[in-house]
Amino acid sequence: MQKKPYISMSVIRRLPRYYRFLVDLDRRGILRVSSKELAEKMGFTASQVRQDFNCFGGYGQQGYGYAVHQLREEIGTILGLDRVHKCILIGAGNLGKAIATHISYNFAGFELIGIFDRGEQVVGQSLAGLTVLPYGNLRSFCAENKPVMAILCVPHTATESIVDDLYALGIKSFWNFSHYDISLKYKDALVENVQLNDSMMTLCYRISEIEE
Amino acid sequence: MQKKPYISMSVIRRLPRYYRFLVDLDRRGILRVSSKELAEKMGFTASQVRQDFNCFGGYGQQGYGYAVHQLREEIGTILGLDRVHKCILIGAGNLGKAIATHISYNFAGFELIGIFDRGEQVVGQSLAGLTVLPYGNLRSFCAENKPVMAILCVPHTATESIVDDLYALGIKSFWNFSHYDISLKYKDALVENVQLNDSMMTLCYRISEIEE
DNA sequence: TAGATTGTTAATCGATTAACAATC
DNA sequence: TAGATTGTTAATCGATTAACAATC
Repeated sequence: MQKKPYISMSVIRRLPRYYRFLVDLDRRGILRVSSKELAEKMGFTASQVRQDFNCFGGYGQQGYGYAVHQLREEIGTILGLDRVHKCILIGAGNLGKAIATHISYNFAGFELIGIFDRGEQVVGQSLAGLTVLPYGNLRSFCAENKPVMAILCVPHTATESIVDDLYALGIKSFWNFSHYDISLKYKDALVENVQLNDSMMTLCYRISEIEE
Repeated sequence: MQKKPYISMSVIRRLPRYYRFLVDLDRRGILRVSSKELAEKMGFTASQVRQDFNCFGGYGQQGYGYAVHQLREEIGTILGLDRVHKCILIGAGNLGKAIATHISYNFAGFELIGIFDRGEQVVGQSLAGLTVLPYGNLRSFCAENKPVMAILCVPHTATESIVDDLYALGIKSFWNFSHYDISLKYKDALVENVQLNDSMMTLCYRISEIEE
C-alpha cells in the first residue's frame, strides 16, 4: 500500500506466478505461507521471495509468514487485475479462437469487447459471447467503444498494415502473437510479444543439448 | 565450430531472434551485417551483439561485419534446427489446432508425428496432414514411434494425469501450454512453458502503470 | 594507407543469494 | 521464553556496457 513503489521488471515477471500460486492456496482455505514454502514450490530461493515481497511492503509477519489472502489481493492490485481494460481481437482463426476463449475464462484486467476478421466465412460466427465483425467496421467501432489494447492473431505478413490502422485509431498497446516487430516502427507502443517460434527454438536447443 | 562452447541461457533466449532476423536478411540477398545494424534493429547494444556472437566463435571480420548466411547457419546449428525431433500433440482444441498448423509451417527442429484427443467429435478429424487419434492409442503409438517431446494443449486440470502417462511412456520433454507445473513433480523433465496467463497479467501491469 | 568494425578486456550495473538482527 | 520467520543489509554472482587495440 505504499505510494507507487518501484518494482523492477524481473520482479514483475515473477508476480503472475506468485499470484497464481496464492490464488490456489487461497481457494484451498490456507491462511498463511512462508517464504521457504513458496520458494520450494516455485523453484526460487526463500531469500528471493522475501526480497520480491519487500519491494511493495508485503504482508509478512516475523515468525509467522505471509497472510495468503492479503498478499494475493495486494499482488492482484499491483498487477492491475482489478481493472477492466477494454480490448479487441484481430483474427479469428484457430489461435484467435483459443485466445478469445482463454481471455473470457481468465479474468485478468481485460474485457474483450470486439472481434474482427477479414475472412468471409468467419465473420458472423459467434465466439466467446461475441459476434465476429468484418474488419471494415473497425474504425467506427473504435470511435464508439474506445478499446485500449488489441490482440493480434493474424499472419505476420498482415500485421504491419493492421498495426498501422490500429495505431491511427488510437490503440497503442498490443498483445502480439505474430512475429512482426511492432516496436521497431512505433517506439511508444506498449507491446507484449508471445513468440511461439522463439519458444519452440529454445526448446529445440535444450533437447538437442541433452541428446549428445 | 568450437567443440561445445558454453552459452548462457540469456544468450540462448536471444538466439532465435537473431536467427529470425538473419533469415530475413538472407532471403533478401543481403550478404553482410554489422553488429551496430543488428543492434539497432533488435533493440540491443552493438556491444552485446558482439559479446553474444563471441560465445560461439562467430563469423565476424574486422572492418567488414558478419557474413549473414554463415552466421545464420551457425546459429541454426547451435539451436539444433537441423535436427528432427519427433513430437506428438495432446489436445486438438482451438489452441492445439493452431499449434499443429504453426509447427507444420515453421520447421524448427521438430516433426509432428501424432495428434491425440479424448473428445469423440475431434478424433478422426484431419489436422496438419495427420488424423487425430483417440487418447487410448497413445501407449501403442509411443512404443512404435518413440516420440521424444509432447506438446500439451489440454485444460490444466487434465494435465497432471496426462503427464503421468507420457512420462511413464518415456517422454521427458514438454512444450507446455497449460499452467500446470510439470517440473514440480518430475525434476528431470525438460519443460518449456508458454504461460499465456502470465503474459496477459504482465501486459495488464504495464498498461495499468502508464494509465495513472 | 585510412576507415570501419570486430574481438576482447575491464568497468559498471543489476539481480540473486547469504546472513543475521529484529520481532512476532 | 523459545522457536520461527521476516525485513534488510552486505556479499556474490552474472550480465550488460564501455573502451580500445587488433586487423580486415
